[in-house]
Amino acid sequence: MYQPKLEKDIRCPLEYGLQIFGGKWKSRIICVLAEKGVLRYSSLRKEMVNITDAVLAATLKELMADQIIERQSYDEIPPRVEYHLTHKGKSVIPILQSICRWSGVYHRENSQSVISQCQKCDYKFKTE
Amino acid sequence: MYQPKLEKDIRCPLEYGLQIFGGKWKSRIICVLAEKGVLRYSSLRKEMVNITDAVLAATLKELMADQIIERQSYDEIPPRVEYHLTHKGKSVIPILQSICRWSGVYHRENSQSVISQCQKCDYKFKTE
DNA sequence: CTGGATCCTGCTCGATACTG
DNA sequence: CAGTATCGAGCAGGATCCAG
Repeated sequence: MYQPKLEKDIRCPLEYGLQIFGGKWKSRIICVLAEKGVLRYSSLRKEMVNITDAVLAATLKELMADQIIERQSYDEIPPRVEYHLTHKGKSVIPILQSICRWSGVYHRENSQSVISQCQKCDYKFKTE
Repeated sequence: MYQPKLEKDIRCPLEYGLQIFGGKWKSRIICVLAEKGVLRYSSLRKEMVNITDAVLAATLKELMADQIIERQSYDEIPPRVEYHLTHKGKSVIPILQSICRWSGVYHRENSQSVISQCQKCDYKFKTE
């Protein structure tokens, strides 16, 4: 099974925060849940594009351990599991937005314009 | 030599931003330079605690490529090289501060209180 | 449908030695 | 003093198969 890192070497609150939504998939999951509200496991996997089950399941576990998302399972056949942001999870959205806005100012100066798939990702965040 | 990642898989401005100050050392370097203003290579290494030359030099190169820090070398014997934040580099400080503040609200709820070395790192950021 | 188990790749980071 | 060169470990993340 894919094991998340054990020793964290967190030196200050800043690094605790970066660990919450850093890494390859966490910010994407938070973004999508912020936009869609509630998603099933399979829908989440479809939104992530190219994530594997092992990694998705492990990432979801980390986000649950950090109380960013919540899991709700229904006792049905076929099984149904839904994920949504917690209050704490929603509270990181403004931070992600501010990073977005900061990047929007500077990323055009960057020679390699790798940022193509979404020019402004503010649309991801429903301003509920 | 330590080679930074080649393919970035940046999907949106948010991820561009996270890449700028994510990773193990970048945020620490930005913090220290924000606090101290200008630092020589050796002082920087001392502040980082346990960083090796290979990793420090590579990280500084990345930060220079992203125009977050600037390098100034003086033609002296022994050689002297100093690093300081650019305007763009200083502009990320408010973002790091907001992450700090957000973490301050939540990290106490976390069972393992790994955050010991600095309880509030706002002191790092000179409000010039 | 929602994952777990297992194995594997490749990058991130570290240790050590060396140089202008 | 301020790095570079080289080697290597360990972990984040990936591929594949399988189970309740």
